[in-house]
Amino acid sequence: MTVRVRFAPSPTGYLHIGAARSALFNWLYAQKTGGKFLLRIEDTDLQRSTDESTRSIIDGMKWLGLDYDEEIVFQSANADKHRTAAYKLIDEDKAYRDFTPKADRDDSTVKQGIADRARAQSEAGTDHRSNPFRDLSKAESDQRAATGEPFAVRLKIARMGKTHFQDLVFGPQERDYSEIEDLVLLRSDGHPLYNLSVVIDDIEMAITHVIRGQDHLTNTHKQVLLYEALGATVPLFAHLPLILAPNKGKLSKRKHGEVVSLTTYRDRGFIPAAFRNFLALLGWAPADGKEILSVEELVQQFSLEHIHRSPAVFNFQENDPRHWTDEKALWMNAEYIRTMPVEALLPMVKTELRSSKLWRDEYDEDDRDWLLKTLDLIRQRFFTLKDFSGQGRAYFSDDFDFEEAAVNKNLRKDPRLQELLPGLADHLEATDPFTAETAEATLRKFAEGADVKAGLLINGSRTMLTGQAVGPSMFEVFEILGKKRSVERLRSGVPWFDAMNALGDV
RNA sequence: GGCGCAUUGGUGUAGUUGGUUAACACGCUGCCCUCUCAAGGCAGAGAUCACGGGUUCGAGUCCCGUAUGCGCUACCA
Repeated sequence: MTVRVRFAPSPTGYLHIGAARSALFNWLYAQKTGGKFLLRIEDTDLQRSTDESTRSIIDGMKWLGLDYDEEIVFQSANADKHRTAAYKLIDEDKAYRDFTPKADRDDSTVKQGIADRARAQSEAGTDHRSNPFRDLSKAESDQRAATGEPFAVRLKIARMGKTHFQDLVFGPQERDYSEIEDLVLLRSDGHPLYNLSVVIDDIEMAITHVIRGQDHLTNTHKQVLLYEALGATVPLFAHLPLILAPNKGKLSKRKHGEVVSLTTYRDRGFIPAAFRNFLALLGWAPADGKEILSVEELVQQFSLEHIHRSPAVFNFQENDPRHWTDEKALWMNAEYIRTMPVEALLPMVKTELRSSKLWRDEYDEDDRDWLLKTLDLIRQRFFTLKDFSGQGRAYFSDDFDFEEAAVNKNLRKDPRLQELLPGLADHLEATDPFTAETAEATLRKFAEGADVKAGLLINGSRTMLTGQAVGPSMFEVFEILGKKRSVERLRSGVPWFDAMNALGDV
């Protein structure tokens, strides 16, 4: 039997990282077992579903490299099938028409309503399954339906017994029928409800393993009952631990904003492979404890048995730009940036430089080698792709900003620099060939002659050439920027020193 | 209210059938390297394994209870 798994998000917002993780795990399992990974958009809630959201889900999966097999299934297209199945269950006496008028429910207070009703029922001693229409005669039910009286369709749960299923993560599960109410299959307006739709679609798509969030764990019993009523084979289930916010509360869009959206990571310069790697470690760990894993390794190591039962905490600090998302995610991204083949990094940097208007077509041709060398040099201390256009701007453009702190620390501190740096420029100009080695020799010799520490000139040069106080080895920077730009930038310091002199006069 | 699930240093995790110093990664601190910052190397701080009982010669590992968190309990998905 070939494994068939699916990712079934509802398109009611952007792709949440929890959902992305579910998609990943399904995909990994399919790859691992040589099975099929299918995508089904659960768009039965017409009010809340949007095309934009569907697009963001597909984009997000594409970004993560989660290719799906076969055509996308849109659940809304199957509504007729769902209805037909429900009516068939009525005929078989496995479901019944409930003519109770529909009660209006307020989304914001449902949970409270449930608790209140449960309490009242418990005090009154009534069974929450008692429904006057459950045992209505078929003739009467048919007749009332024929007159056009609206009804919901409910599954008839047996009075006595228990449901069982084996969860591949949480182990054997059991639930007494008395805990399960006669769930509504079809709304009184004929609209099929979630539990019915998933089960029928999963049967239709011949899903063998249902891998989804733990929030569905207890509802699974209802679905098992439905499979049985429909006479279908019950698939295997694997429920994934939830992903929680730093305060161990629910990770929600409303409370936490864009940090939970997958597209945020794409837009803020994450490497897909790095984020995928990070996501895989949320609720799962390879047997050998190795954490940096290529897709191939991920696929090879993945197993449902190693998924944990306890929820994973996604750690980030709100309102802190430095720690805007999980530190480990950031670290992992940096790790990928600095260790992946620079040729593989190039296209991603290209996209970033393009959007920042720093890209030049020569980078694809004559200057390609220079670009690769430059990326390799500067990537060592970058965390996201954004850094290439941010901190790395001076390598791609003459129009870059000077950091105030760097100017103060490396330039204004020593007035001699306003003579020394142009002097150094003259010597560098006369250096031929101009490489990291020759530039170093020139600088050190010049420092000796001027009786200053090389560090003074090195740090001053760094700020003049890149606007920053930190960066790669200075001599490498000289070579990368080339003689012309190095010399120009060393001589362009006038504004800084003018300002300093003016300050001194006052 | 009921039912279910979870609980190992700040975070992510390892701890196969109970066996002695609770392991790894991120983060943090210090040192080395050094032209800065990283990276890298080395060293270190940080956990009475939620709490309380019990079983046992011995429990993070098994049992019971409590607490906390989360989920479900909808004519939402």
